[in-house]
Amino acid sequence: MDTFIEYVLQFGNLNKQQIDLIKSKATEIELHKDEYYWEAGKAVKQIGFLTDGILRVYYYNNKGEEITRYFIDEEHLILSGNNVDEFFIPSEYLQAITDCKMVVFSKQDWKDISETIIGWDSIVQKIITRHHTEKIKRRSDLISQDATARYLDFIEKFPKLVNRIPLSYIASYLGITASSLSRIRKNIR
Amino acid sequence: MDTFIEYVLQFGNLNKQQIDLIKSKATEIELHKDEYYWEAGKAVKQIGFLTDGILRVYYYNNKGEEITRYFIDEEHLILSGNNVDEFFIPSEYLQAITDCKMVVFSKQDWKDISETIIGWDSIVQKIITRHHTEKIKRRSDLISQDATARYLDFIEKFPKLVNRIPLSYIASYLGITASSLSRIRKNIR
DNA sequence: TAGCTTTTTTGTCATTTGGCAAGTGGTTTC
DNA sequence: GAAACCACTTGCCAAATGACAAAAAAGCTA
Repeated sequence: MDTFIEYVLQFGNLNKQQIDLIKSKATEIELHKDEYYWEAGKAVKQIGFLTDGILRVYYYNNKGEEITRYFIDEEHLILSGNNVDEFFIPSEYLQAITDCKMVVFSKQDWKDISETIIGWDSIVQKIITRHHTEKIKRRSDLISQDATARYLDFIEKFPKLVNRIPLSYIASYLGITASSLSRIRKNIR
Repeated sequence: MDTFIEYVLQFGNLNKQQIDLIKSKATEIELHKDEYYWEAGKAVKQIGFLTDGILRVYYYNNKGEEITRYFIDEEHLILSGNNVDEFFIPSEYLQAITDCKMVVFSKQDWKDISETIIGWDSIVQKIITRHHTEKIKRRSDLISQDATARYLDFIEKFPKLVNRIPLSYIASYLGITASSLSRIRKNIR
């Protein structure tokens, strides 16, 4: 819980009363490995903040292959569409790769917070933009490199994640086959 | 100008008075081919909306190669960082690929609009989110495919752009060399 | 622990892509 | 109009990656 508050405070100020309001609305939940936080086609009912663990977002491309679009690591806010969209139906899967801990808010509570705390929306907007910018950067930084460089780039950017994510997920994120990645790992050693 | 208003109206409602305010603050400018709208390291002073033409965003990777991160086509709002950031200094170049027409606002005018029109910020947020989501989608859709499929994907998504963008820019966007793309084009014919 | 399942590694070979250099065609410049 | 320039194309070969299959390793369950 405190992790979430600290995180938010990086993006804007909140007074004690406001912090208490947020805390009063928050629920801490656990998500076990392989469980889903979102599933394609099913309405999303919560806003969540990941405090522990790793999630991955994946989808199926036109060849039916499962592609990891990105990983979500600790200290990351998970919003549906543009902030709170009443009827947001994802087209992707958001699955726990490890056991996870999250702080979640119902959409209604999130709305209450937004209506009560002046400046809340602008804080959230900053967070969203930060996340998006990072994802786009990471993605396009990968494209100009060969597979080995992409992998090195990945372990540099996610040093804590490499050993906690199955090889096949990393491979699909990097756009190579699992066997290629296995060979790349061998060559690096 | 009207293009901009119409575009914004897709994301939220505005009354006549509010539309007039926006129009009164807007300036129409032209950007010639190869001119820059942003340059890495130089402060950005305007918010712009592209009504005609194509821009590209590029940067230099750690090998000093020029990499096109993405293209911006007509009907696209160009914001600095998270909406209006007073001191935003880009790390990338934003260059006109063709002659362009834009509607621009000074940061101060943009702020005035934001403070006067209730709901403006939320409209802008929706637009930002839409743009970001598209970019992330496009990028990760590319990564799981071979070069030919990436190019076919590109011409499917940007049918209007293919013939207006130099081959070498498209190649760097797709993460392949210019000669490879040239060969791919030959094979497709 | 044995047996089963899943993930990762490895081998072999085909295909794709890159690197480099030369060639082509079009445009600009003086 | 010749020279210089630029973007694109092409040829040749090397290197990287994929496809497929089998083996090895790791994880899970009874």
